[in-house]
Amino acid sequence: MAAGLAMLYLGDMAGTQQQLADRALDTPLVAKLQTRARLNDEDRDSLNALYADAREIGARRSIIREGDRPDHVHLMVEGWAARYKLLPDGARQITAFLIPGDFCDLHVTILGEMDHGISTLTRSRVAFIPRGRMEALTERPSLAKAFWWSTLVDEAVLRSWIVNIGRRDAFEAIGHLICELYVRMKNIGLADGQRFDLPLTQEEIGDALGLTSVHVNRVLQRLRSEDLISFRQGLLTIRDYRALETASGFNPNYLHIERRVDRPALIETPAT
Amino acid sequence: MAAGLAMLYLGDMAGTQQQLADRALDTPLVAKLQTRARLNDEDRDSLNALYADAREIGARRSIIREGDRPDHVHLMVEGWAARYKLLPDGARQITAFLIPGDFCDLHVTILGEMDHGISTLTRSRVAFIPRGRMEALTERPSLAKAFWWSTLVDEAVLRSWIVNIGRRDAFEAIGHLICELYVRMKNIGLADGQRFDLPLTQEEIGDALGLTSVHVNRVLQRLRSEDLISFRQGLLTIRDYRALETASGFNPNYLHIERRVDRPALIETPAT
DNA sequence: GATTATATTTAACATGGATTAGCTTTTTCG
DNA sequence: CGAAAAAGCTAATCCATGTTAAATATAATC
Repeated sequence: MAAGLAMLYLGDMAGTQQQLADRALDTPLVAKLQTRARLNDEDRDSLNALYADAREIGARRSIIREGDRPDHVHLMVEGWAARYKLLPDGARQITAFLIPGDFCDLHVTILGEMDHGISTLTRSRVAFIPRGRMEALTERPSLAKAFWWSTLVDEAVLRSWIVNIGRRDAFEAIGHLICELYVRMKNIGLADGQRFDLPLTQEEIGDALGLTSVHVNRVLQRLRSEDLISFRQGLLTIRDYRALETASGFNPNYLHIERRVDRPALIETPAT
Repeated sequence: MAAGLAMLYLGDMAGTQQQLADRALDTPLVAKLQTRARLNDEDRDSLNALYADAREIGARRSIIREGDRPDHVHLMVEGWAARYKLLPDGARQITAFLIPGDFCDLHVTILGEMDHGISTLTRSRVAFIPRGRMEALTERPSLAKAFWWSTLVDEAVLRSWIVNIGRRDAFEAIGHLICELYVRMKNIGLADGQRFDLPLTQEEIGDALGLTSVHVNRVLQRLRSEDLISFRQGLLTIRDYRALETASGFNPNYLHIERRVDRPALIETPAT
């Protein structure tokens, strides 16, 4: 069964090493948690089993609303979602982009009431995990630790966004966001070379960085004209990763992804 | 012994109810964790015991640096500290203010390497808790859950800061930050009525909100001239809490403090 | 208590990004 | 496939906040 599910996630098969091929068989959740935790077959099977009853949700649909007290946890199986807060004047601030393998609300049963909402951006598949099932999983110390690690990385990403919004100008901030999303997508096997699906509108990018869509448009054109990226029809290609990293001050250390043999490299080094 | 330590934290004794008086005997850590968790005497004693070997640290001293892999956890006993990241051009972004009862780095052993630094702002007292001792504490389910809750609230605060920096103007953002710090100080018994110690320079406020100290100065004067606050010599008084809350769009829900009888009210209702 | 360092205040001027509005292209959906 | 909606693009104008620099006030240090 695990293999069957995993077939859905065959993505980047560029690497020729067997290890890379093995990784591609994991669901994004397992790929992500294995960034740090060593999981055994039973751990992996329990996680993969969560994918069984994922529901299809259309684009721009609410997953949870502020004030909700859901009794189950949501896991992104496919598609993109955004965590956001609305201000009294109707302005929206996105505080996280959720991609496959991300939990929407691992915390909510401990915290009580949701203090923000989550909506899909694209048509998505979302797994609904009852609280009791989640508690059963966290009884396994290896999984409890993996979830704990995942929460802490989410926190590190939030800190990084604060820096991005507070102290970088729009050009650097957008470049930085692109680098971050690239590394995260790569890490779950959803980037093909330096190309990946980025199904965000310019308005959504602006809502994440505290900018207007008009200004995002100006900056994207500059990023294109300086040959750092190309971006059309929801497909982003990084033309010069090193240059983009430098221009935006990106340092992936806060994502806490260890450089291991079985992790895909961010830059392809052609085997000569 | 618990009483002896707690004597250091006699703060707001304004409330006449016995429950308020009892609360004042707790250390800030216990006061904070009891926001949500029900702790028994043994839990409380274990936590209070952490205060035993706190060390004095001068103002503007580093507690941990980016890249460190400390083998113990730091707990703020007294004074203020800031979590921050530095940019290549020397700019600083503060991502959190740490007050008594806050852990500096509850996470670091799981995450590996620090991706940011922490420095004191004022002369402080900081407890150093060896990793093993921390693990012993988290074997008690009530404490494990309390620490987990505390981490999740920290995360909620980070999301709130993103909104503050991304979508509010300087006037609203500074008002919002003041409301947040007031509620947090009140919650650990360190606000006297609507007054509390706020030992931040205008530059530090700016570094937290992505503003320059010049502009912070302009805005603080407007807050004073509109009679919302007074602020001098590190002492902040909220002159009109409701008005400040409205002007800044502050909603304390993200701090996840339940309104219980034994919590101090944010606004004094004079007993007629 | 004098001296020095740090923080606050003020002012003149510069600018990155917001606002508004109209146009074009792409996507969605009947 | 064709119509309608959504997203992308462009340009003109404006303003909140940045920059620089100097004066004053407060706090730290010997």
